Amino acid sequence: MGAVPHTGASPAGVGLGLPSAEAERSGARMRIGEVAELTGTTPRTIRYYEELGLLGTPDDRIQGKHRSYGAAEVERIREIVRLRDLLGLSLDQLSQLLEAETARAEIRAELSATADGARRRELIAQAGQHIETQLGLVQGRIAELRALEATLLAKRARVTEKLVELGEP
Amino acid sequence: MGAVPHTGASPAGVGLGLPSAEAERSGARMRIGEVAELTGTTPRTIRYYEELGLLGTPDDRIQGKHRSYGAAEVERIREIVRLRDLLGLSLDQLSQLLEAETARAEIRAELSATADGARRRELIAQAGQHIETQLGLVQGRIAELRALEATLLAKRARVTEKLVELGEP
DNA sequence: GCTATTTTTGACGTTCACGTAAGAAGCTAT
DNA sequence: ATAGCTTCTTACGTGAACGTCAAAAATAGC
Repeated sequence: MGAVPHTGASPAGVGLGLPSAEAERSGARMRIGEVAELTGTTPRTIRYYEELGLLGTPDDRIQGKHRSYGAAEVERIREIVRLRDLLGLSLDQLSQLLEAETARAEIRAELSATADGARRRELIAQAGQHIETQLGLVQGRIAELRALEATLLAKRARVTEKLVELGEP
Repeated sequence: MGAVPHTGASPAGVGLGLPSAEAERSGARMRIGEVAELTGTTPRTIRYYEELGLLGTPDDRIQGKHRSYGAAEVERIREIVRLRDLLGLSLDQLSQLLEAETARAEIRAELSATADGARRRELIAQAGQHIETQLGLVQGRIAELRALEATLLAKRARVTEKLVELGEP
């Protein structure tokens, strides 16, 4: 599940202001199809994630009836996909994990609003806690894979040894 | 999917010759329930894997009508589970990967039968190739996770920095 | 030999993570 | 305003990976 066969390579519509790639770094709002392309997913997947609460309900839609996304959401979806693919987390587990991140978004809002130093510290510390959790998962998985790697290296060494015993060709 | 709720913690039947754990290292043949426990799976799963061809068809059943397993099969199942959980491979991909391993089993048989040096070399080299493939997968995944780890470490550093700016509590 | 477990073989059910199809509605460029 | 695309909602479909249930057969221990 890494190279999903998209419905179309790129939108047939010519004349869109931005080439789909630069739309991201400019502060522009994007539509779902574009975001799907940028994240290697499909519109259906994005709507599904929203339905599961992985993406905050798009109040962003005040602007119209269509969903609209910014760079932050794209980054969020990329994170979801990475965790899904690399750690094999279920979307349920992901929503648990990202609860903290969701809170973090709200935290950012509160951060720029408050000047209370103690409160700022508290909020940032929470963000750190969230990162720590993810780090733990990732590093744990790396450790497991390293162990597997070690057994494979040992196997390979035994094979090589046997080959030497039999003499090089 | 790591801690599967088993139907029962341990068999109610008392008086089994071996405590389920030592049955493995002795050359004893085991039954499906026992193997399931040893591998953290269920009988259903094992039968399913057999159905998919992940485990060689149990000709081992010559002995009776019930399936019977030895230490080698237990190891094989453990490998399947590891690859499934750590790499998130589908059972379909796994059967591809393990084709080589399956061949390896036959190779072992042929190995102990032939004395032809050249042939031996060839067979062992094939085994090495198989191990190499798995190593590639594992190391690739490790690299991806390391990249993710790096970004998380960077995030953490930024958070820590901010905390310092705000002064230690 | 009898009884209590366990296994076997179907076959249907289930959950997850989307895919797909359909009709209506919304944008966009001309 | 209109054509041509994209998106919306709703709803049913799907494949993977098992779970579950039932009836019959096999095994184990006494």
